[in-house]
Amino acid sequence: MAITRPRGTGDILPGDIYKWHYVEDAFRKICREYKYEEIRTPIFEHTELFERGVGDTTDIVEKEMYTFLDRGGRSITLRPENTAAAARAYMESSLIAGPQPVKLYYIGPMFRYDRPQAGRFRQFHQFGVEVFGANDPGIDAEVIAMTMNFYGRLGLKELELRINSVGCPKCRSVLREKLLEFFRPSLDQLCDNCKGRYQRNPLRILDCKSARCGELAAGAPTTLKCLCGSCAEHFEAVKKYLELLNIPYIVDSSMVRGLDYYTNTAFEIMAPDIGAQSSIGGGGRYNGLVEACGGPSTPGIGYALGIERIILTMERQGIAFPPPFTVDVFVAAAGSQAEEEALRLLFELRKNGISAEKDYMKRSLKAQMKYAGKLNPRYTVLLGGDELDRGVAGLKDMSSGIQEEVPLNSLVERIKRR
RNA sequence: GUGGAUGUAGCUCAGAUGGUUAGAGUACCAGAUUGUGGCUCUGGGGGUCGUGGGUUCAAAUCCCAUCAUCCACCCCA
Repeated sequence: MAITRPRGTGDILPGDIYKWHYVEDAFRKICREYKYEEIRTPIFEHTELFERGVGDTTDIVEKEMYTFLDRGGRSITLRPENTAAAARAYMESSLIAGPQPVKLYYIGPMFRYDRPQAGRFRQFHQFGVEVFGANDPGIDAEVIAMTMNFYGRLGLKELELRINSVGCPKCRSVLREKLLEFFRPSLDQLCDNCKGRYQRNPLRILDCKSARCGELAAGAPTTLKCLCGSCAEHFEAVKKYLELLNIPYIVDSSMVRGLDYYTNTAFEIMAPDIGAQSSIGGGGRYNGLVEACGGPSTPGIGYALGIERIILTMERQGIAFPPPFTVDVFVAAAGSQAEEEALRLLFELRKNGISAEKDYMKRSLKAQMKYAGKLNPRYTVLLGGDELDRGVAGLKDMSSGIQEEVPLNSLVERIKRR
């Protein structure tokens, strides 16, 4: 084997692709029902888009981007997520001038230079939606409800929905002051990572996974306690709508989005038993994003779901996928005259919308039957010299094994009827 | 970026203490009387033992490096 696939990538082979088609179809369907329209943005963008739209203090931008110079000397980056690109397209196109809100969805590959592990890859795939132009808490509830509804349709169980509100920049400057004050006495006891966070972004100390920082953060002021009047009202409305829609949630005030343009609602969905990378989806409101990317102040909210993790969770939970497609008819032929008739019949079947296959390996009739058994068609048509002379063919039902003679000129109709 | 485990046929794995042409199951292909699948039986093809060095009379087996996979940390989907 000369060349292998790059690290952290994977081939989705024919034996697995039906699972992807199934979840992709389910996602497209729910998007239609919620009136979201598909957008396809480039796989690569100017690096600057992500530096501004994702945030240059995030791990994604600091150490996980696939960035390179193209032949024209431009800095290009393989998209690590799709929200910034959607915002870019929204501004760059006429969408921003049309009726609001603009509700978009996407499906596609994302790239992050991470170390692979269970449920984490360098090229991975996401479903996502983005809503631009509406700040109504009803939209927050809608996108959350939509993800939970989608998971529910796939049959996923024991999921945990966590929500939080990070408020607006005003709320956060209040919180920032309180946090600096709170951690000042224990500053030298924080992990090295958090010492840096103390200066740059004290909010992120709250979701540090180190045990010591967790202890020190106990009783720290949370975003929820610092919400201004309108942000508190917004969060209450979102929770009320979720209750109205019978969607259970838990408020997790340690879940923070550290950047200025993330505002108000943040949420994440966790699945048990798929390893350490248990988040199968997450999202939130980003009222400052469009402006950060150079556009007018525009509210927005969205989420992204990991397709690999969804499929992994379904497999771990023993959820059955609809069986993969199998061919309707196999055409077997014995002898060279029959071979010609087989080819003619094969294309006639296909022309009539019946999926059909024949042997191309010069197999014996017996071997053709074995091969047919593997393709698992509903019927096998058998063509031989004797039958051809009489203008008939054998039609064998492969599950019952029952075979009957059918006139060649009525074969297609006969198969269509069943 | 850090740490641990692993790397032998397409796949799942055997191959104590280094010793002749490297094995099994499965998959693939072909046979088991005249033109017919799923079961069974027989036979066959297929491996530079991840790669590169080193130790040795001799290495899949020991040592080093490297690459890759898996798992975890960081972080995220």
